Amino acid sequence: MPANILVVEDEPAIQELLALNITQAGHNAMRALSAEIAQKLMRETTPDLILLDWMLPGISGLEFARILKSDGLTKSIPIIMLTARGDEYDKVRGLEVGADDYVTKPFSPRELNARIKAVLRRRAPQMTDDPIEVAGLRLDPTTHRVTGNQKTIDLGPTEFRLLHFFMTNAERVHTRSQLLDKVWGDRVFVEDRTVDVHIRRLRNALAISGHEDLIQTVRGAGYRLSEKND
Amino acid sequence: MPANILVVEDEPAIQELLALNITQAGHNAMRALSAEIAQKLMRETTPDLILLDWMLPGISGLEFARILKSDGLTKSIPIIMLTARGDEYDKVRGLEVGADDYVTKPFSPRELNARIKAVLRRRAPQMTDDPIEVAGLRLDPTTHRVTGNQKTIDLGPTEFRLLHFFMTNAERVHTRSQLLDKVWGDRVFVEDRTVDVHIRRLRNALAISGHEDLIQTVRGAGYRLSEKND
DNA sequence: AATATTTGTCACGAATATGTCATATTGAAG
DNA sequence: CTTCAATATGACATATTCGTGACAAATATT
Repeated sequence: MPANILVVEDEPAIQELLALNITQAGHNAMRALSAEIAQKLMRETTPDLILLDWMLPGISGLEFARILKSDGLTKSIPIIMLTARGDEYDKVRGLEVGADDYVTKPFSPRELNARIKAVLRRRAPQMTDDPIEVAGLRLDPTTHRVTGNQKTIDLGPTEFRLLHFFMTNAERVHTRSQLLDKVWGDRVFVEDRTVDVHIRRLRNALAISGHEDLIQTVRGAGYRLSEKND
Repeated sequence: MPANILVVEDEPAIQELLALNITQAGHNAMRALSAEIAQKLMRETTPDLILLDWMLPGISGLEFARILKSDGLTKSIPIIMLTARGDEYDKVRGLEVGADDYVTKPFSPRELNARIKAVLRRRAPQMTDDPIEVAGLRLDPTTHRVTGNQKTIDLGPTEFRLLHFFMTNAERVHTRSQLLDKVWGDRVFVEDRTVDVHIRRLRNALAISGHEDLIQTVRGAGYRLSEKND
């Protein structure tokens, strides 16, 4: 089960390394160079796990962890701290503010992946896999099935991911490039307008269950999934 | 991220020194020799931070801070007080009226910059795009929706940005060229008069929720969003 | 290998937004 | 009450954004 993992690391080389590991393990990597950037990203998508460097420009890793853990919306997101080797003091303080685990730099990919897996498994029951229901639509991530009004809706892989994303981020407007990032992933060699085409395909598919105006276009901004059709 | 910092200091030499520090730190310095002048400047641009001298001719620094903190429009602007060395009494009273930090004169550039940075960082999380509510109007940047009196208000992209700007800078008069700068951005190839037209379009749209006189014209100056219709 | 499905791009018309002008209206000074 | 500049408003040509069908390349399925 692929998870969204947010990497907060200011050193580009290390960030790249971390992201590489994550994607190779079958997950999706979101990157931030600072806590501030991370906060911005999290407004769009809630990650399933955060890899947080101890040393950061601006808000430090420790501060950021404390901020996240004191906010009801984010406190359940597990955090893995990245600390310098052997700094036992940091380790303790990191765990104190609520980090779920820590990894010392330099780290081995094997170790890192093991810990990611462990943390995700620990919280797995509550996480994904739960069917989502929005506006009379039901999407089951495990069976890869979508139903609406007793009708089964057939979707291609891309349309499925697109709808999945819309349903987990309902009511919010997403620009085309945001959608490309979140739904298509790293393959940024795709034109913005391609999104339009897939939106149409998704709309067509949703039409058979009567969900005509579920995906709305916001001119000059992007698209939105919403029940209210005004 | 460059910030607008307002320096309120009556001693020219010190003011110059402060401004120099600020610009060298990559920020933009606005200067005022008194609280009165500062108020005038703030009618045009809202600073991100105010450096406020304790001793001022006319309205004192203490009074000015209290005024700023008791006004809904300005109370969220952080203030750093400049006090004479060792005047612990002033320090306490300064923080009492809502100053976010203080620096004792004579100060080291290093210390000053550190405190500026700290205060700006602390305030960063508040730069969110939460829904804004003004005068019974509600604008949500994430869902791109505007409502007033239970009615949904439909806006074109430009009108949306325009209203967004007005709502985040309510009660203030904006000249046409200021609006072109802030709302239109770089595209300066647009006539001043064009603003009039968009103002009208915005007014039309707001009419359906009964907000007739929300956008007021100030002859010879510009436009203003204000609840009071006088 | 043959066939079906999915995917990205394009072209073109439709829908909508934008900027400018000409003209009407307003407001303030004299 | 005039006069004049500033602003409001309607109309319109232009520009931009979207929706849609077609199509060929890439992938998966048989």
